[in-house]
Amino acid sequence: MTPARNHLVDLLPRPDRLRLLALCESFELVPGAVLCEPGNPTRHVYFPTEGFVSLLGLNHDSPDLEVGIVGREGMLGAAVALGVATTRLRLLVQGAGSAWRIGTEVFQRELERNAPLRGCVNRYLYVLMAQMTSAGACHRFHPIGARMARWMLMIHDRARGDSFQVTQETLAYRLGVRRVGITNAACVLQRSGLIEYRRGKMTVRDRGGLEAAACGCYAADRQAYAELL
Amino acid sequence: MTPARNHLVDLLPRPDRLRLLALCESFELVPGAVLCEPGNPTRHVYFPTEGFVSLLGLNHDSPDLEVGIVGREGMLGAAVALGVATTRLRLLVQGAGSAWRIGTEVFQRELERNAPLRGCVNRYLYVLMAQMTSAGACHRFHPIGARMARWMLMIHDRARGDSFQVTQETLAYRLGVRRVGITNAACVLQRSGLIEYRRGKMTVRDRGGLEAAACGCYAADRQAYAELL
DNA sequence: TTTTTTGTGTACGGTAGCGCACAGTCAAGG
DNA sequence: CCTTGACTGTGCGCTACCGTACACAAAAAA
Repeated sequence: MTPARNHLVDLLPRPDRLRLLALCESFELVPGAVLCEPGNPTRHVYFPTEGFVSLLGLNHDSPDLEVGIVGREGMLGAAVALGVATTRLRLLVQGAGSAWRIGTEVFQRELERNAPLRGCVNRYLYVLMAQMTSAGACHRFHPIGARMARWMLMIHDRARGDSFQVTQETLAYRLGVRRVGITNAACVLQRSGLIEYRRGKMTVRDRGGLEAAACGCYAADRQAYAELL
Repeated sequence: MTPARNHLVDLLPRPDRLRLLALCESFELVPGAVLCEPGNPTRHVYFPTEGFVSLLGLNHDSPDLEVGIVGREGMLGAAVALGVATTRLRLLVQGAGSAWRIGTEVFQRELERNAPLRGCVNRYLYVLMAQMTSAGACHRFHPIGARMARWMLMIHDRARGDSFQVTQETLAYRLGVRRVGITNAACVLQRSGLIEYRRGKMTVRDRGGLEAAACGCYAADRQAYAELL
């Protein structure tokens, strides 16, 4: 079997990578688990190797909104990397899997010492910022269908197969729209044969078609990541 | 007269501050000037001491959108600080003033050496990320009036007096709405005595009232900044 | 002065998404 | 097997905002 890998960690030169991993412990990502609640001190930094985690921006002023998704291509703990002890996001495990995790202080010390790690993390932070930028415009301007397609693709990239567990309810919550809005969009996508779904299980049927249906943000995000990492 | 100051720079211990400033040159911020165009290499990092600059996210897919405003409380060059040579934002000078500027390579070298600077910049980056997060939800959910009030306050904080030059047209462009939408919102704000405007000149009349009219994002941003810097 | 440009107000139909309410349908557990 | 709860589909009126178009007023230029 392939060992559990995280793309970010894999970018490090071998000795640096080994040193980092020696400081990590393995951690299971259980769907529904909350790794971090806004305002609370952050105890660990995570490098997912499988599964994925939603970054949820909470606002008393407005419905919550997913501002990012992190899987094996990234890390959880941007704030820590910037020397901030708390975060404003809720980290909600969404797809089962596992991660390497490391205590915040240990990580910060290692970050000081390990220049390649610093470079890697910094570039990733930048990608994250770029994604948040485009996500802003996306939520503002793009129709639900395109955003849903984008979301499906992002999950598909990070999930193991073509299917994953999601109800329309939770998806609506992520995108900050009514459940009914998702129902409609999903109907359209299904009728076009791009996806298939049934009571909480969604399946990607035609990835190319989905990419065409999604807004440009998806391609833009991919490109940003590819350019920098 | 008070010397030109940048809050971020002011946070540095005296020797570090002096060393940084010795590497900077003074630069005039002329409204309408573009400090950086997406895709082009970034030549300088700027620390505004007066005036303000819009960060514009450009999308082929959707109208452009202002993702941030930077004045004397911050810096321009997040990408550089993260070791990335290009940015995805257009930096458009909007309020006249001046800034310290420093070449990217020089800045990066100094960043390596100057630990307090690194801490400062990192915390600022985090504040910026927090702002972008909340701005996303803001653009998505909040009505034009509240967003306009927020915008006025942000400018007010960074401008010299209570008045500044903005046409409804440019403001509409920043907020990603129709000009007519701004006209309506502005009428309401003016009728309530919160602002006054006339052919490209807007004046804040009742700051408290504006704060009440603005969405929570404004207060949240202020708080994030206050907590960290 | 007159003309042109720039900025602002108003009007009108169109629509995507909202809140709400309710009806059907599958799945699991008693 | 039937009940219960979770999930999905549909309908309806409503609102905020959009695109477009045009009229007016102030300022700047001729």
